Amino acid sequence: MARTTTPDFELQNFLPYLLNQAAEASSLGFQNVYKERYGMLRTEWRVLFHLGLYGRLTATEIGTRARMHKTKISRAVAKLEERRMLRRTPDAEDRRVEWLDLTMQGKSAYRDLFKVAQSYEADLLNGMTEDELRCLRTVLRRLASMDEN
Amino acid sequence: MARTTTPDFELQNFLPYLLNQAAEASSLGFQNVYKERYGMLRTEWRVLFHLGLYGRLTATEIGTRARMHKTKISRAVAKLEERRMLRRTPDAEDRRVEWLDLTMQGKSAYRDLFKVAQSYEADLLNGMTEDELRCLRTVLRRLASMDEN
DNA sequence: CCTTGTTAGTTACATTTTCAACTGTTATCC
DNA sequence: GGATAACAGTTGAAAATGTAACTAACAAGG
Repeated sequence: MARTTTPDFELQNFLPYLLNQAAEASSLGFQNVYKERYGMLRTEWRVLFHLGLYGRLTATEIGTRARMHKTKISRAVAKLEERRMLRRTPDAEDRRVEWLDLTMQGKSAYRDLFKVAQSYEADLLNGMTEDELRCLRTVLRRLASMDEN
Repeated sequence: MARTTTPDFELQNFLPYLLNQAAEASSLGFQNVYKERYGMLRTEWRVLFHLGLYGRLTATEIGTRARMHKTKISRAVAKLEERRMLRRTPDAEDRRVEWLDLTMQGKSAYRDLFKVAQSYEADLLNGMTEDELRCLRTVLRRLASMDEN
């Protein structure tokens, strides 16, 4: 089985590839929960969590924080509103702007998923040393914020 | 801005979320190259690299190695064949099986992108210590192979 | 052989995502 | 004030993905 180039390069070592594999694998379990329990997509879960964690926000603010395109936000917000999980309030000053926040139902879903997220993450972290975790977070954050310029 | 729950939880610390952000950010630059230079998608790039690195393979083998669904492979292979980058050869023993390998054009695209991948990765790694890199790879590989069971 | 089950790969359809154009509103600058 | 640009958010069409059903070929047990 002839190799075409340098035999010491492994796809599994190529960082973007490896990161994607790890990200996908580590999202899967949590995805199953919000999907099966609330019929949510990744986008919807993210909007829900942003509102749950940081309180009332506008669509644009969520987009900036989550690095999500505005059309994704728009559709996620529409879905969550449909399911009575969030409420929109027009801004008094600027009529282009809408403030978003969670309804009771939204908060309840958020709290439920929040617990799931924590215990799910605990499982992921299980078997990782303190050092590994600190190192991982530092490096990942640096990578994640590379395009901020 | 009232927080709904425990204020010390940050979405940026939630591992699946952080991993996805890092994976996306770190794929972007390379994606631009294979997209603009060869009109490829992620799936196509992956198939190309598997064949470039590991030689002739069947679609199923690529699927197993890359953890890609067979429909993705099927479509990526069709696209690459269309662009004369790969060749299919029916297996002599088992007529369900097709062997895939790169044409001259495929190899040339692969070699080009391989160089891009290496220098791109070098940029990503730049500013990372040896320890950080080793730690990162170890942990990511562990996470990536969680669902192997 | 011949039924039943499994495997390799493709196709069809529904769901998501992306991209560009759109509406309505505010800001700028002459 | 009135043109023009910029911004918040939505919509529609095209591309990509996921899921299930499909074709064709092999395998195993009777």
